[in-house]
Amino acid sequence: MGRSPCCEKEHTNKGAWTKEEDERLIKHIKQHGLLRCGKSCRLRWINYLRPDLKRGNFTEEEDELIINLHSLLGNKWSLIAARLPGRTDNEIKNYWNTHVKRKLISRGIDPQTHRCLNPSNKNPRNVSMQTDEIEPMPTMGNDVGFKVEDYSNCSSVEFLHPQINLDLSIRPPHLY
DNA sequence: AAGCACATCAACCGCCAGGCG
DNA sequence: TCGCCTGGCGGTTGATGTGCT
Repeated sequence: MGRSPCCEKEHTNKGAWTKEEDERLIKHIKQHGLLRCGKSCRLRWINYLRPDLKRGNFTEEEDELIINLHSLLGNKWSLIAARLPGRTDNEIKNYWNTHVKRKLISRGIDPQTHRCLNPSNKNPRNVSMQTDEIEPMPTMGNDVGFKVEDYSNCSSVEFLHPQINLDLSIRPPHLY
């Protein structure tokens, strides 16, 4: 798993901490006190305190986007979150587990494979195929350079949002 | 009103990989 | 080159909220 840089944002410093920055941090902790490890602070900031977070209910568009991205990427929540501005991987993961899974099952789609659950209930819209023709979902070795239609005649991707942008190349969120 | 079951979601855990001395 | 440290990630847990009986 590659580690993306944490300090690419404008107005943030990279590299070694300066003496002044150290002093400011020490002063802040002394002044306000915080019995939390850095990891916990980071999580709290990313998932809850960040000013650019959307909060609130997911829209129908976000819903479908999550489903489509999950069908392509699997449980790569951070990659999915990168395509949804203002949403965190944790938020999406929770939303998936509590809402989307059930939604897909009610549509007759397996939430893990995005294939039809019931062999006799072919594609809910119009695809017909034998179940023994269904190949397992390939593992995502990379994030670019594959075509959705290669995978299945019965996945949720193409019949839900055929117009969706499937360009999964990596770039900073603000460039999307 | 009380007790229970289920749903939701923030936070924790453990693993992996990159950075750095 | 090596080993430690820490950020990033996905999976899981547990506290809290909500609805039902």
